[in-house]
Amino acid sequence: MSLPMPDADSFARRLLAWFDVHGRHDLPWQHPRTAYRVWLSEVMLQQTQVAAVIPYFERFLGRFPDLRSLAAAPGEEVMRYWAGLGYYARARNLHAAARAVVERHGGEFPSDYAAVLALPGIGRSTAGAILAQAHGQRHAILDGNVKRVLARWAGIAGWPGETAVAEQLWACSERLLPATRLADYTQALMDLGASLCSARKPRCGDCPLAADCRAHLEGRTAELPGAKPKAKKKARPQREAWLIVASDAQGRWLLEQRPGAGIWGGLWCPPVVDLAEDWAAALYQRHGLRLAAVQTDTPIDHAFSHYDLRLHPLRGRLAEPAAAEALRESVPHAWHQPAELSAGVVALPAPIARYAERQAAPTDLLGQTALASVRRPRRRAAPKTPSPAS
DNA sequence: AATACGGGGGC
DNA sequence: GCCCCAGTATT
Repeated sequence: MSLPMPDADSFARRLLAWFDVHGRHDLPWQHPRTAYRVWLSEVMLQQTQVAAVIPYFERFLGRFPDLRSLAAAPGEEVMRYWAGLGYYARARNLHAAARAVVERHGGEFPSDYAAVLALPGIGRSTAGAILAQAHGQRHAILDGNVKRVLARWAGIAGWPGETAVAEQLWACSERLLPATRLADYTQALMDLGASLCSARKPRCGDCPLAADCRAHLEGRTAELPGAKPKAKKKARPQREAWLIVASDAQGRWLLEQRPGAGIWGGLWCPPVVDLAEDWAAALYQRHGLRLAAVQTDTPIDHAFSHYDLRLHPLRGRLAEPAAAEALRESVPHAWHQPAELSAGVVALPAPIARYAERQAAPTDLLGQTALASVRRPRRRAAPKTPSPAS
């Protein structure tokens, strides 16, 4: 640190003056700015953009208006209101934390930093953001937007994923904290990163910090913050599986609840069986069921961050009525109409919900679903459907 | 220190 | 297609 840190007080003053005029003052979690609402917004906003969060936030809050109602709700229902947002561990942690707050703090969201940090799903940045915004406490944050703003303004090079770089950024974030207006300051920093100080084309001409921003002064906004080092061209693995859509006499689908950890943890989904396996044997082993009149559908392609999944839907009727005693209970299961699924009766992975909606909806002459809300999945060229014969 | 975890949106 | 996005937990 050879260069002196420019005046921190001036940094906050300029940022707040900009925020008063150009910042966001109308976000749903700002009115009222209670700890519960801020907490919920911060968790939803982890790795998820504001525009995607807002409708989920409103819906969630409509069903769980306060912390106690969330703690009292069954986990199943919490997952339903989260389905489609992704990163489902966030919802499980949120629910567990609500129950922990009831147990440890009598239902009142704690205002002590260590107590907040101890709750599941809340890390260093989220704890600071909640307490700063809900109570005006003086804590630093460091989310993706703030990393960008500070790396540029202070000229901190290197990829923020590296510990040493992250520590510099945290130190910078703490050093710049003002003495007052912490709630607005925190929001202002995030707003600046989300608007003017964007990743691609920052609008430095309008930025209140440009006068002493090192990246701007040195023409390095494109290089800061540093990018993640190029991974060794590891082609994303492609996985394929059967999606067994078994219908009973009423047209209801068999659903399994997926294990808590891993992909789509805790969500409901028709049985998924690896393409290399014998799907009929797997279905019988798991549920004691056999299918007749099996037909395939266009594959469903879904991209995860670390692999691509292609699901081959296999639709069939139960070969005989499902005798209650024949249904194995080893795997949690349920029966639902496709129309119920698209109506959000259970928590489904987003691509499965779209598939159910297509199956339930009337189709027009082009064979496309008539519902405008349905988005067609991204599709690789000419997907091949293997033979379901086994 | 590295990896897992989802889905939407920009370009 | 590819990359990014208001991170945390786990290994």
